[in-house]
This record gives sequence, C-alpha cells and structure tokens, in this order.
Amino acid sequence: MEASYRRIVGDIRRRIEAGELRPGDRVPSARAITREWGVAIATATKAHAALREEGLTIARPGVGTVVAGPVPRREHELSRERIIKAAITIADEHGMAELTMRRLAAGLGVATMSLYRHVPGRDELIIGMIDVAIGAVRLPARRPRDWRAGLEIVAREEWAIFQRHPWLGRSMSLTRPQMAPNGVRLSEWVLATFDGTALTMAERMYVQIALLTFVRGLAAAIEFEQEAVRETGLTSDQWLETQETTLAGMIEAGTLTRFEQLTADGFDFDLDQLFEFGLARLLDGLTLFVDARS
Amino acid sequence: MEASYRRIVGDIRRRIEAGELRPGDRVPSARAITREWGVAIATATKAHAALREEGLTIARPGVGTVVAGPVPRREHELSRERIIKAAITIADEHGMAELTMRRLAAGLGVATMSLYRHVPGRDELIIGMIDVAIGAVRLPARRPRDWRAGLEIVAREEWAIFQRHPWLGRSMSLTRPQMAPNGVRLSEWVLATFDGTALTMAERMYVQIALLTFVRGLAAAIEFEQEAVRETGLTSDQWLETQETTLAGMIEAGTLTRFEQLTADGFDFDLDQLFEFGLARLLDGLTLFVDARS
DNA sequence: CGCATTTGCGTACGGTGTACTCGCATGCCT
DNA sequence: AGGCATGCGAGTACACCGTACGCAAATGCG
Repeated sequence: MEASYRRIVGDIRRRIEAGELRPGDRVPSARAITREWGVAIATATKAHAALREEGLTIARPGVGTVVAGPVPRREHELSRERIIKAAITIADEHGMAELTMRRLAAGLGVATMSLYRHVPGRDELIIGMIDVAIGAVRLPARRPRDWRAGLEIVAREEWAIFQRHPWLGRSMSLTRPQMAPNGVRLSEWVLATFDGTALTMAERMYVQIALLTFVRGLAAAIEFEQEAVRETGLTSDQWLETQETTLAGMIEAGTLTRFEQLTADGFDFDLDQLFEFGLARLLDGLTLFVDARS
Repeated sequence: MEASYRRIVGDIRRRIEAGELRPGDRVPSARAITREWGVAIATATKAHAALREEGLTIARPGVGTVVAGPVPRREHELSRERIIKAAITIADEHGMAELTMRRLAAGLGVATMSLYRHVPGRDELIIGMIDVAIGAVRLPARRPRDWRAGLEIVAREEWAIFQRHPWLGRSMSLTRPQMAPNGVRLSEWVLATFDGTALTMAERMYVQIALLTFVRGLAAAIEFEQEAVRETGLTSDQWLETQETTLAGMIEAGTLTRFEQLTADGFDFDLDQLFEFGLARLLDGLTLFVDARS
C-alpha cells in the first residue's frame, strides 16, 4: 500500500488538473485534510510539502495553501478593480455626492469595512477612479502627421471622457494629472505629437496643460449641469427666479443693458458648442505659437 | 407738573440726541420703563406712542422699539456680511475642507446655530462667499479702447482673485456664474468691452466663458498646490515616490522616452507662467476670430 | 394680563469616513 | 499535538458634519 500522504497528493493533483481547483484557489488546509481523509495533521502537512515541492502549490501563511499559476480574473470576488469600477458606476449615475463607502459596499454586497482591505481610503479610491477613467481614452496607434490634428484628437477624446464621467472634471484637480499612470501615458502621446516641430519638451508640456486646463475647466460645469437635471428641473425655475430678483434691482440702475439684451435673445448654455468654440480659438493661438518657433 | 409720560419722552429723546442711543438701538422697553421710571405700563406705552408719533422711533413687534434712521455698521454684531467675511478668511487660510459651521461660529465667538439666523445654510454661505470674492474685482472705470486689452485686464484680475482665494476655482462651478450679482456686473463689463466690434452678444458671451473657463481651470490647481504646501511638504516627496514607482515600470517598457526627458530636465510647475502662456495663446486665437468677424 | 412674534441658542438626528477590535482560519514551529 | 504569528472579514464605535427642531426669554400690542 502506498504511503497515505501520496494518495492525498494524488487526489488533490487530480482535482487541480481537472480544473476543479484553479490557480489562486485554496487547496484543502491541513485541518481540512485531517477531517476529509481521516489522517493525522502531520500527514496532511507532508502532503502539503509534497505539493509545494512539485511546484503545484505555494503556501501563504495566514491565508492557506494556494494553487500556483497566474491568477485568473475572478468576477465574484472583491478586488480593488471591482471596487473602483462599481464606484465609477455610482458616480456616473448619481453624482459624486452619492458615492459613499457604505453605499458602495452595499452595491457590491459586502460589508462597508471590507472595502478598506483593498483601498486605503476614499481619497485614494477617487484617484483610482480617475486613473481608470483616463485609461479609457483610446488614442490611435498611428499618430497623425499634423500636431494640430493630434491635439484635436486628444482634446475631443478627453471631452468625451469628461462627458461620460461628469464627476471627473471636478475631482481631477485633487491630484496632479501626472500622478495617475494612465495620465502619464496620455502625456507621452501628446508630447510625441510635436515631434516634427522645434518645440522643447517643456514647451510641449505647457501646450498640453493649457489645453487640458481648458477642457477640464469646462468639464467642471458638466456635473452641475447634470445635477440641475437630476433635481427635477426645479433648479432651472429656481435659477430664473433668483436671476429675476437679482437682476431686477440692477437693471433698474440701468447698468446692465447688454446683459439684459443677451437674456432677452434667449441665450442658452450649450457646453458642446462652448467646447468647440474654445478649442478652435485655443488651437488657432497655439498654431501661431508653433509657427513662430519654426 | 407735566404729564409723566412727557418726562419719559424727553429723557429718551435726550439720550438719542446725545448719541447715547444710535439708530438701530433698542429704546427701553415698556417693561423696562416701568422699572426705571416707576410708572405703570400704560404710561410707558403712551411714551412709546409719542416717540413713534414724532418719528424718532419705530416699533417692531417681537424685537422692540428701535431708534429710527439709517442703521450704522455695527462691527461687533453678527451679520451676514461678517459671517461671510470670516468664512472667507478661514477658507483662504485653511482650505475649504476646514470651513465648517461649527468652526466658523467658534471663530466668531457665537453659537453654531446663530449663524443660521443670517445664512440659510452652508451652500448659500458659499454662494455669498463667491459673490463677495468676485466683488473684489476692481475694473477701471475708463474702459480701454482695445477689446484685447480689456479682456486681458479682466483675466489678470480674475487670476489675482483666484490666487487670493484658492477655494474659489473649485467652488464656483457649484453655481452658474451669473447667479451672483457681482458676477453679472463682471459679465456686463466684458460684454461692453466688445462694443467696437461686430460680435453679437452671444458671441461675446462665448468669448467670456472660454476665457473664464481657462482661468478657472487653472485656478483649480491652486488649491491642490496650496494643500500640498500645507501638508508639510510631505506630499512633494510622496508625489516623487509615487511617480518613481509608477514610472519605473513604464520606463522599463521603453515607451516614455519623452516624458522621461522632461522630468530629467527638471520641469517644474509654475502656475503663473502657465497662466501667461495660456492667456497669450487664447487671446491670439480670439484675435483671429474677432478680426474675421469684422 | 394674555397673545403672537422675534431672537438666540442648546439638543439631537441622521449622515459621513474610518480606526479599532474581535473571531476565525491558516501555515509553521516546537 | 499544541502554541504561534499572520491574514482576512466584518461588526462596533468614534469623531465630526450640516441642520431640523424646539425651548426660553423678551418684545409690542390688544
């Protein structure tokens, strides 16, 4: 009769090879083996050692003996990635103010404090959200020959991201844009866009920041605009009312003729148009600058 | 012997004329008169009526009989103005996060809930702060002939305000800029700057918003910069460290040559330079636009 | 004298982020 | 076989927030 620990090793190996136990899963613990196979704990330890020897498993004190190999994505388990994704969903749909740790945990079906095993705190969570959001920017692998076209692509891409994530504009200033890994990737792409020009790296960076600043500044208005919509359009009335009482006194003083004319014409905010207008002006100005450098 | 209520009226009138009781002060109440002059309450009421008849006082139910006339500034008393000013001071010095109603009240030496007699809530307080801050913008009465010069003045003035109040950039998008009375005043000035051009009011508004958006976007970075300084410079190190570990992996991949070169050159953020650069480019672009319209 | 009204302010509530702690399961050492 | 340090999940508790509510005192008035 073969040594009983060899039988245990064989059983477990079979389970691994059958895919019953996948990489990252916990093999039966020593205590569990004693119960399952009816052996002493020494035997169980010996089996563990043999498995480890074969490279099939690795032992992690405090957690268990785990099947070796690249850990596959495990959808149902809590992870930093999954938390961030859920947080982004909440922020997108209900606004940043609604993103609380409790609500986030409830949405994930876990206890509040469990989040803190994967994320240091709310601020760091937001930084992670920013990075993931920026990471969604898709830049064409083939860089356009024209720097202006490249810049326009980036700006439009950023604008799209800001629209998809209304909270992003106001949260981004929490951190230096470069801090997030995906921000660095974006920066590099923009810097490279100017490769055909005489601009120094510092100058390119200035250009990039000027552009991003404008887009981000405009994006900061998105959240408010959306919040206004969320609040049952009441804000629109309320705004009108406030404006009315506010303006009444000033118009009486007769010093607001142009502003009055503007509102009479039914001027309306359209963020997309504002974006297009500002982008065109900024790119025009940058063109003058780049041309002067060449 | 004269009617005793006439004596009381005389006494009180003397106090008022002597400046002992100033406009807005409360004249002795009916109860107080009965105690002070030893008369019946009917007499006291009669005295009050006589004073009111003379136009010296006005009666305000629930508060008292008050000396008539324009109410002078009363430094030591709580007022919406004083609250807003104190709030701005706190936000300037310690950041918006430190601005709590409790702390604000403590700084003013009053109970927390006393604030709510003068301010509906924190949000409205912030709106008031924004308005006061914007109200500090000093525009020359004599408008420059050149629209570009005018725009530059406004932009620099706004930038100065944003620097003086680091919280302003992030808070302003809470509301439409026009909501605050002083914002309207500013808008009107900018609109008027283009009087010599062919721009429609809507176009002028677009120009203004584009400019303000850029300035505000850049201003959003001020708060973080200041916060970094506040946190004992640790953030600077921490940032470097994060950047190091972050970049290490990416540089290894060999895809960040330009960014690497930038940091090697010791590129440093200088918000003022960024402002100047962006402003110049934006104004250049706007010039092309305005010229094309003429 | 009773009344409604104004004012100042204390208490309390429902919410937040998160520090702390406890129980449990683990691999390892003696 | 038993004791150990370790890792993990989760519950409890704390400090703090904005502010609704209500009470007590003072007032002019009928």
